[in-house]
Amino acid sequence: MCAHCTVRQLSVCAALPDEDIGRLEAIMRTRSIEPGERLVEEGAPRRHVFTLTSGMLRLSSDLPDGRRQIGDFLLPGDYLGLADETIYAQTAEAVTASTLCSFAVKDMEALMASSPPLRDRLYSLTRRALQEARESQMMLGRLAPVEKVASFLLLLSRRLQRHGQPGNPLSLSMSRTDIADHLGLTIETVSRSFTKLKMQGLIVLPEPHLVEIRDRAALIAVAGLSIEA
Amino acid sequence: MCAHCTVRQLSVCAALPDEDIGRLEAIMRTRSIEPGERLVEEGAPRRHVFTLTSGMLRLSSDLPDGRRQIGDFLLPGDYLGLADETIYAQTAEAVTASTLCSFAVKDMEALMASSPPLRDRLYSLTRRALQEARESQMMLGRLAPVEKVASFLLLLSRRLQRHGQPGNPLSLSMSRTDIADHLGLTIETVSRSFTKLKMQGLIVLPEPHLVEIRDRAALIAVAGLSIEA
DNA sequence: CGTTATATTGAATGGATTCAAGGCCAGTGG
DNA sequence: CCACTGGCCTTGAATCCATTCAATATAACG
Repeated sequence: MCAHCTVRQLSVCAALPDEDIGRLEAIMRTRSIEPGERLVEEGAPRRHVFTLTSGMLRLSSDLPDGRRQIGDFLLPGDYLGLADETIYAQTAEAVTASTLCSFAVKDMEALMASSPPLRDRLYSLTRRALQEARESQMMLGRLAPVEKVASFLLLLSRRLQRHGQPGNPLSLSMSRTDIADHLGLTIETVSRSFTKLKMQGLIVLPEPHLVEIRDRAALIAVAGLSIEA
Repeated sequence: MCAHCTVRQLSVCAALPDEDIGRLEAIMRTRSIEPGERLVEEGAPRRHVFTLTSGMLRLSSDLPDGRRQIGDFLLPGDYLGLADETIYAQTAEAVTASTLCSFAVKDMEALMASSPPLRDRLYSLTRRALQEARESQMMLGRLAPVEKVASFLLLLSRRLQRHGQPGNPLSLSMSRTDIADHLGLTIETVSRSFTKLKMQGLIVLPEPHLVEIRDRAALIAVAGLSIEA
């Protein structure tokens, strides 16, 4: 039931008033996928778009020789299919067990055509995604490894918080390999960067997948990027 | 006169039928800027959006310590202001002498509200920009220097062609510094990469700012990225 | 508890960067 | 017309640091 959806306010669906939400439900299917499972594949025809309701996805592109770039991680409330036209530009896989709302592209387009707020919302989300991609370009192109990792932690912390999850002891659901493929590093360098930040007392790693930010100001200073609260 | 505009078919303006083009002209101002001149500044309130009609712009972000990332180069017909909301997310400067059509954001939004094709066109351009940014993430994060330069040449060649400029002996209007700041390299590494490609006979550099692609297939192979014609 | 996957740490290698010098071209002034 | 200057690009040599290769440690999971 969309009316009680926990991520409604974060997702595209917030654009629809209560009285119209039934129209969304009418064209919606729910789906759940297991960790590592592939939801859509780069190059395949774009037949469905999705809203993530729980879990985490990764959007990635592959090179023929196996190198991989993870463009973004999706959190609950995020929309999958913003950048794609007739085919999916990136592969989407589950980082953790995830649930989604699935929509046939045809249906969604029809709904968009009849609901300006929905359309505007999608446009706005696309702009936001573009801004974040530009930020990512800076990270990838001009930051040193420790700076990348510090920035990554801060940005993820902020996003988690906005998506209603704890932002400070933050859970890193993805593997070191995923982080490396997102930041353009090797897993060893990622690991060493974590260690450096640990040694400086900026973070604590009680477990490999749990990070506590101890000195946010100093972490921001290391990150280089301008990252506010 | 928009009716005779050379880039109309490439730009947002193509969305407007002849009978409505007058409405665009009514809110438009033309402007020209010199090489190196700054058009909009990162962080400044977004009051105008633009269509580039001739020349070339670079969109960049700066780090406090002076490091710079060029997110994109704009060619004639490209729109400036796609990603920005209330403030400009990137600085825009002229690479070469350029001319633009300038629109007050207020006016453009009003026009968008009354012209669905225009709105859709801007949405579509934003999606395209997002796709290109994702491609750029792969370049920055996972390609080796020579691969980056090869990809850059191929992608620029393709874009120039689409924008009605010669795609094969292609003119590199931007400096080596700009290329370096776009690819996340130093100017020396960019220069050495050109030399490598030259030595392998894939390109010829009659002048530093003119590149002839001699063996496109081999260049594509070096690039790694999947780039078609 | 044992097994496998994942993460960390160590040592070496290699390649981009840094630092420095030289070349090239356009513009300027003698 | 030619020397001089400054900006930009290229090349060379040395350095540094991320990567690679390898081993160990820790976590995850049956």
